[in-house]
Amino acid sequence: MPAPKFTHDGILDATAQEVLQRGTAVTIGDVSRRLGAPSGSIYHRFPSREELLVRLWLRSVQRFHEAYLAVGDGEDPEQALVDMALRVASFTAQHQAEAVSMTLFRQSRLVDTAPEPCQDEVRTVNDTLHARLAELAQARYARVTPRHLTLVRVAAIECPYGLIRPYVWTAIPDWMADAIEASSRAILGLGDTPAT
Amino acid sequence: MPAPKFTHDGILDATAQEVLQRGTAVTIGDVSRRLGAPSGSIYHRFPSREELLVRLWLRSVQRFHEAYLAVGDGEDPEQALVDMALRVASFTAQHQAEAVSMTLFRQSRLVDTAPEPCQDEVRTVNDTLHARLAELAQARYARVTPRHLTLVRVAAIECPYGLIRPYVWTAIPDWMADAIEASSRAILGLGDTPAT
DNA sequence: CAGATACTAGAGACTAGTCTCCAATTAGGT
DNA sequence: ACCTAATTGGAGACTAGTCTCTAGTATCTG
Repeated sequence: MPAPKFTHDGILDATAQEVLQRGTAVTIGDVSRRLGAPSGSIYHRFPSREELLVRLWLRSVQRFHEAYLAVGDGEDPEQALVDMALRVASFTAQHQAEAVSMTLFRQSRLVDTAPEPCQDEVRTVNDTLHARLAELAQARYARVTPRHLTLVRVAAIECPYGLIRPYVWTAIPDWMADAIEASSRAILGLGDTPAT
Repeated sequence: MPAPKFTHDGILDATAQEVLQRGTAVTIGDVSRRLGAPSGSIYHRFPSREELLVRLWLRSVQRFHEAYLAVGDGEDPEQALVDMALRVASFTAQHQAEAVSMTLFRQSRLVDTAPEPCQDEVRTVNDTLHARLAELAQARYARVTPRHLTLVRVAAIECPYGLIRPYVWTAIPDWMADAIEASSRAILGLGDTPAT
């Protein structure tokens, strides 16, 4: 077996760079040109364009989770959740290509439409993250209802992600950390009073 | 001149419905099928697929602004800003097709890439909204710096939009109003203390 | 060195979609 | 009634892109 010249990861890297520029409209031609490889070499590793893009999305999400879950434990759970929310911004600032690749799809849609070989991975990709958030919810609140779980998810992921999203393609502004911290704490605070 | 059978707005309506299902991948074929018209009739009104989609985006944004700017005046400026933020959610709940159409593009990208005849409109589409937010910033803060203007924009638009975005395709959950109000107030509060 | 296997290479078949073109149609204005 | 101009209708030219196929190449194993 000869040494692979164009690896799985190498192709994904090139795809990520092109996605940075052309967004969802990337073509196999774009990727192969950047890679200096004929299109056949890409199809040797990935059965279809669709699967290539979904794999890139999965890898980006997983890399993000790695950074995200590496937040210090032991301290105040609220602080841990805020630190996680802040990671959304710092990860994006440091890994623009990954961050942009994450905007390629939404999980909820992919669950139905992803190519069969990716389906399992797509379905379970958020599981450990949600488990970790459930732990922190336990630590933060006296009693944990489904509403509390939702609030934690919104405060630690959805809201910061929504805030940085428009800046993924450019640069994260300096007020971002303040805005994330303030909004996350405010949303977590909603769990201390009963639902309206 | 015979009465038009397929009007500008009628074609945009059909396009919006298709966008709801197929997203950015809508084809002229999809639209013409829904409309019961041959593709030629669409090209009679819109020079290209690109311009059709940009016009839909513009119309959706403008309709949103109409609802958004109709928030009551006179009261507490902070309350007015929070009410505006809440409109983001209620507009989305009531006008899903428009809301999804707004996700088709980001203004910052369109400014460069929109077809020439749309460029002016794309560039200025947010102007009156930003003017209104500047007014409210004046009323809310003692001294208004660029940072204050940004915070107001984030609190009243960007953050609520980021929060609702993942739910545009499904339904707005019931905790959304609480989350929007809490986060908006928290972000506005940042303007009362000097920057970190 | 021979054979086996993974990989590269690239031409082009095939497809889906955009857009053009022009003949036919319809509704005023005179 | 006739002329004019906007509009419809739809066939198909054209294009960009995905994907297939096969021949060739490199590396490892015995």
